[in-house]
Formats: sequence, C-alpha cells, structure tokens
Amino acid sequence: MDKEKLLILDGNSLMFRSFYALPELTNAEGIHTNAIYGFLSMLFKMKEEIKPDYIVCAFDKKAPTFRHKEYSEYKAGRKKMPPELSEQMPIIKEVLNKLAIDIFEIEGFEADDLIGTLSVFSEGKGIEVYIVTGDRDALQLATDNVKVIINKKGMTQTEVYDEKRMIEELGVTPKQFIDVKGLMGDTSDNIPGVPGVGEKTAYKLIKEYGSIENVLMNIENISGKKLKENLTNFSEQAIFSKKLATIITEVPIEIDMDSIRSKENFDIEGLRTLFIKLQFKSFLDKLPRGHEEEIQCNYKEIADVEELKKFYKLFKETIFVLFKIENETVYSKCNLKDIYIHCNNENFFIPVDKLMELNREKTIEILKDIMENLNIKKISHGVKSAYTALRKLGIELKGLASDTEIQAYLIDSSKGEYKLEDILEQYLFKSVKGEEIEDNIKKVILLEKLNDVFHEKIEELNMNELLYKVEQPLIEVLASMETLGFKVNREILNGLGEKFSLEIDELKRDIYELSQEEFNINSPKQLGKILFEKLDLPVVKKTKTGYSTNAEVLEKLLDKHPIIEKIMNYRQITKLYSTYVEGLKNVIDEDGKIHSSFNQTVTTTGRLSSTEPNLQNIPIKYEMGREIRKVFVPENEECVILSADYSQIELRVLAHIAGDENMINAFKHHSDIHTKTASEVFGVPIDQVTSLMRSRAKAVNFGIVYGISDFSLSQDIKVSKKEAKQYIDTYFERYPKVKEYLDNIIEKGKENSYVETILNRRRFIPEINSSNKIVKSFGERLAMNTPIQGSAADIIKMAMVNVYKKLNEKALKSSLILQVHDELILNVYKDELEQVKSMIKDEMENVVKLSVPLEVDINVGENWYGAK
DNA sequence: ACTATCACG
DNA sequence: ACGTACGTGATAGTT
Repeated sequence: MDKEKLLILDGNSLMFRSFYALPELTNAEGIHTNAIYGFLSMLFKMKEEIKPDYIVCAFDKKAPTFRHKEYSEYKAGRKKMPPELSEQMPIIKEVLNKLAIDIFEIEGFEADDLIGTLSVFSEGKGIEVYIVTGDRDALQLATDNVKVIINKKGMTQTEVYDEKRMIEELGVTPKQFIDVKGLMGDTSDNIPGVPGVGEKTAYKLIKEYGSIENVLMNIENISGKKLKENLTNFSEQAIFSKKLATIITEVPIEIDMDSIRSKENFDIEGLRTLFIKLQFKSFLDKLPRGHEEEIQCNYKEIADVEELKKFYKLFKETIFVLFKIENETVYSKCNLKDIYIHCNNENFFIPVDKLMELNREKTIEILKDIMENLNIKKISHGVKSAYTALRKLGIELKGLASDTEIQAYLIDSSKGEYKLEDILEQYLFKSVKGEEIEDNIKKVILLEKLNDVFHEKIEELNMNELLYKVEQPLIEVLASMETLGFKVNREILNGLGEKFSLEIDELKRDIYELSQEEFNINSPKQLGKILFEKLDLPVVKKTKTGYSTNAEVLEKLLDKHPIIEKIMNYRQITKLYSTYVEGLKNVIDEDGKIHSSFNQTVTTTGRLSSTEPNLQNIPIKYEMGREIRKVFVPENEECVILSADYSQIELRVLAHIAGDENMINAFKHHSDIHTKTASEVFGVPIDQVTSLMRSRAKAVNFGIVYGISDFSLSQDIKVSKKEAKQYIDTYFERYPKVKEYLDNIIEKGKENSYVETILNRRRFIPEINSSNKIVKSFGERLAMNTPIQGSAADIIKMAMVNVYKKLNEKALKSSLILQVHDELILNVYKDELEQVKSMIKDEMENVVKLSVPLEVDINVGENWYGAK
C-alpha cells in the first residue's frame, strides 16, 4: 500500500513570496489580492499533484517567540509587513477556513517550528511529508520521507528537495544546513553568524568538518589567519546562531491527524461568494457546481398567435423580459428573434421569428399591444437594442421600469462589459451559462431577484435620480439616435477619397526617393530603421519596442531632413483615408445613412462612447480633415444640421464644485476664461494679455482639469519645469478654492476609494491607495478629473433627455442625431429652425442650476462642416 | 493579442 | 529619484 501523504503549507512565507513576485492586483473595492491569488494557485497545484491525505497550513503569530526572548535583536531591522500585504492575511485565513484546511498557529513559535514538529511527528507515523514554502530555511527538515518544495519565480514553479538531493546539490545534509546558516548568519532574520564568513566559506568548512562544533574543535587546522581569529573570537556567537537557526521539532502540541485529514466537504457557497468578491474568475470556474437550489424553470412555449393573444392578458403590472436579438450592435442587421417573459411566477417563451412566419401582421399587433402598454412595466437587461429591433417592426417600447445592465454599470463603472451571465454570477452567485431555452428562462427568472438587489443598492448609493431620471430615459434617446442615423453624401466622400489617394501616391514617391528605398511607411519599425539608421537622424525618444516615430518626435526632426515633412503629411492623409474615407464607406447602410452605436456602459467617468463607426472623433482641427464633415448632411433638402455646444463646460463645473468666487465671477461676467486666467497668472490687465499668454493659460486650465503636474505642463507648453510650476502656483493663488477642492477630493478619494459627480455617479479608484507611487499619482489624477468630466457628462445627458422629451411633446420633426461629449447635433427642419434653436439653448442652459451660468453656442449649416 | 499611432472631447 | 496629463475607438503592423 502507498504511504499516506501530508501537505504542509508555510502560510507566511508563501504569502510574502506571492506578494513580491506577482504584479499588483486589486478587486473593485481596492483590496489587494495578489498574494492570495499566488498562494491559492500554489495550493491548488500542490493538491492536484500530490493528492495529499492530510493538509494543514502554518502561520506565524505576532507574539514574540523564544528566539526574541533569548535574543532581543532577533529579526530586528526587518521591515513591517506592508499594509497591502497585511490586509490580505485575514482573507487568506478565511479562504482556508472555507476550504476546510486547518490553520496551525501558536504563540511563542514560528510557523517553521510548527512545520518542523508536525513533519517529524508525521514521519514517525510512516507518513510522507511535503512542505511547501517560500524560503530555504525549511531545507533543514528534509529527509528521504520529508520533501521540501520551494517555489520559484512566477509562484507555481517549484524545486523539490529531499535529503538525497540536498547532499547532491549542496554537498551538506539537511542537519548540516543549520550549521552552515549558523556560520554565515542571516541578514533577514538578523542572525549574526561569524564575521567574515559568507556562504562559500561556511559551506567549505561544514563540508570538511561536518558541524560547527567540529569546526571549532579543529580551529588550529583551518587556514587563513583572519578566519581563524574570527572563529575563535566568535565561537559562542556561532553556537548561538546555530541555535537560533534551528527549527524546533518538539513544540508541545497535541496533533490529531484525523482533524487535519483532507476534506471534500468545504464551503462551496462561501468560497463562491468570496472568490466573486476577490474577482478570482479562474478559481470560480474550478469550483464544483454545488448543491444549488434548482431553479424551477417550467415555461410555456407560445405556439401560435392565438396562444399569444390568450396569454398576454396575464401580463399585468410588471413583466421581466429578455429580448434575444441577432446582431445587436449592427443597426441594419439588428433583428428580434425571441422574447422570454417572467411574470407572476409564470414563464413564457415567445419564439417571435417563428410566430412572424405564421402570421406576421397579427404577431406584430399583439407584441405592440404588450410593448406599448404603459401599464405593463418592463424590466430587462440591455434594452437599447430591443428599442431598435422593435422599432423596425413599428413598435415603440414603453413603460421601461428598469434596465439591470445600466444599474450594474452605475454600481461599478469599471467593468467595460455587463453581460447578464456575469452579472448574475457576481451579484446572485448563480451560474447560468448557455443559450438553451431553459437557460434563458432561468435568466429571466433571476432578473427579478437581480432587480431587487440593484434597486436597493441604487437607493443606498443615492443614485435614484441618476438612474431613473437620467440614464434610463436616455436609453430611448440613444436608441432613437441610432435608428435615425446620420445621412451621408457618398459622392463627396468618394471625391475626398480620390483626392487623398492621389496625394498619398505622390508623397509615397517623394518619400521613397528621399530614402532611396521602398519600404512600408506605415510600419513604425521599418520607418524607424530608415530614419534613425539609414538617414542617421538623432533619436529623440524610444518606445519599449524600438524608436518612437510619433508626430511629436517628427516635429523635432523637421529641420533635419526634408523627408520628415513628407512623412508627417503622409501620416496625416493616410489616417484620413483609411479611417475616415474607407472606414466610413464600409459602414454606410443601405438607407444611405451611418448608424453609429452609442454605448452607455463603457466609460468609467459616465461619458458615452460611439462605435462602428466612432462619430465622436471626426476630424475638425485641421482643414483637410475637417472636410470630412461635409460628407455628413441633413436628412433631406428641407433640413439643416444644427450643432449646440456647451462653452467650457468642464471649467464651469470645476468653478461650481470648487466654489471658487474668482472663477465663478469670471463666468458670471461672461469673460473669456483663458484670457482671464492669463491675466491672473501673468499679472497683467485683461487687455494686455497676448495670444501666447492666453494659449499658455489655456494649457494650465486643461492641466488643472486633468490633474496637473509641473512636468507635463512644461512639456505641453514648452517652458521649463520651474516656469510651469510658477504658473501653477500663481494659478492656485488666484483661484484658491480650486486648490482646496483638488486637495480635498484627493483626500476623500483616499478615504473612500471612490469619487462622485454632481449626480452621485461613482467611480472606484483603487489606484489611489496603492503603495506604488506611480500608480498612486495616477489615482490622484483620476480623483481630480473624474468628478469634473463625469459631472459634465451628467449635465449633457440630462439635457439630452429633456431635449428629446421637448421635441416629442411639441411633435417636432427635428431630432437629435449625435452627441459629442459637450455638443449635441440635430437634424432640424428649416420650418422649425427658430423654434428648435431657442428650445435647445433654453433646455441645455437651464438643465441644472449651478453657481455659474451654462452657455451654449448654436451653429447651423447645410452639412456638419457648415455647422460651425 | 498586443503595440504604436492618431482622430476627437 | 521616480515618470507624468483625463476620457475614448479605429487602423495597421507585429508577435
């Protein structure tokens, strides 16, 4: 029969190792998790490989050990455990607890002593012992039956030592390893050893004489005068060091092997909860599917229109709905397939496309009755695509009570993706994967519970207004913008394409001639070779993969070689051609329009984002690119494009939140804020501000909003760091409350690990409490910037909801078609122009009462280019 | 999948 | 003595 096996983990050393070996890792609450992660990776790997019959984990106790008592200097000078690690210690113990792994820790002894005692005891019982540890001290415990496993870099790589391997590799027995340590000492434990004796000498002496005692008895035979002297003078210290280095194997404890038997009955649900909290997805997946309460997922499949008609009468008050849609993000292909409904403990599967085949008209009619009925409140997940898909059938979704995707985003905006499966796992600990009918029924049932949890959570976070008055009503606005799309003029786009293409060919020729070689100019690598090796231009900056060739670098090389200008032009035009000519051509719909997707749950600050295509980054800064905007035209010849943009919304928000009188007054008096700032910073009257001063002041204003540093400002406006610092200091003197606000928000951010906007939108900032200075500074900048950027986002979102509502109320034909962070773009019928203009201005400027006025500039044109 | 670059606010 | 602006998305090249 095989021997039984005992696995002993050295808790402290494994946590230490993981902490320093693995990159920083935090969960949403900002708790560090890297040591736990490393420890558990190791634990699971060892369990898998060794398949132990017994398992136990030893920890140090805070109380002093006999070593401290006998030698006050023991472990002196050792740094305190960093808080990022110590906060992980109670959590790993909790995990072990739930894994039903016994923890050994006794006051007055170190983990090593407990490990030693346990291993000797177990070996005596004929058990094979595996000690897993992060440091080499435990090597002295190795025998033929006690294997010491030391983990290397990367945490799960290991070296296994038994007595045989120690002798082979180190030339000493495990017991002699103590003598070696006694001679050479150990700085980390502050064990003195013998002065002048290092690793090499220690091994040499022990290999020759076998023990410290024997070395001391043979001092006469040892070569080296100084060494001899030291050994003689410090012989007592050597013996004492050996004592300190010796792991106790006789700690007075009762060991009940039965109690540490490896158990399978661990707390799966507890672990699931904990791993979710720690965001350990890979471990979560490994957990066995526990004895979860089986969800009763009986459902009725609606077979024909008659049945649909019959059952829909049951849909009263609130229904939980899951819309299954093909090609959710592509407008033209976005198609409603199935609907799942959970209502009053009954579940229904409506195979919409099947019913439509049977009787299209009637199906749509009944769906319309359900979906447009305001008295039937709908709760769903990610409902925007349903608006689009339903609208294609002539149905307007009404009565939306909740969208759990939006709720999840507001609760934690850092996720990027809020798939229902993941959200159910995270908040309800339910794992429902798959797309079978039963899976979807389960999901729609769980939607009810999820909504309850979120509803309460949103209330607790004071986000009721943000969710119910802003984000949820906004879904319909965005869906409408997507459906309407932006009409484009293909001829103009093609014309630009041809123009750009000709210029690109010409530039290519010039570049190849100047470089005397054909190469791929688009490849930064090849371009770098040509510029910095062949043409031998000075290297300005490097990236981690090679030479940097970005615009900033090229600009510095401009006067060094005529090829640079050509390359800069080439870069600019190819960007326009590939992204904005070819890119846009590819996304024009059959209806001659571009239907971008507006994503409401992507950004961490609360802004929207736009994809396929991104209409929020259409060129404007340079004329050549700006021409692209001529492609974007009104719906028909009765219309024009109207653009309404907030003037300086972020700085106004800053003035408001900071409550800085000087800045508030500047806005109240309708001053040009950059000129005003220049006058303050440079100490000259407004009328003496030069354009250079204004542009520098503008950079300072931007810098403040982003979370400024003198270095970056100096880079930006090309002045010395000292001068930049001077600007910032003066700025803070002139706008003292701004300084106060920035200091306060950082402090608040540190305290809470999150910051908030004017509508209590929240962003977690775990970075702000990092021990890594760079990460921490980044967190501080986020704390300064997020409330500003996020509050501006709150404001324009509110305005969008109000504008949309007004346009509907007044039954205007004009409509919102685009938002670009601080501006709204509308397709406006000429006969409504004056009315819409004043309505938009009014709604946008008065959407919220701040201590500064909001100002909106309106421009109108026969295309987007003209609306300037 | 990642990097470098560049378009926008 | 570090390394430095905040938030996005698309493209092309490289690994």
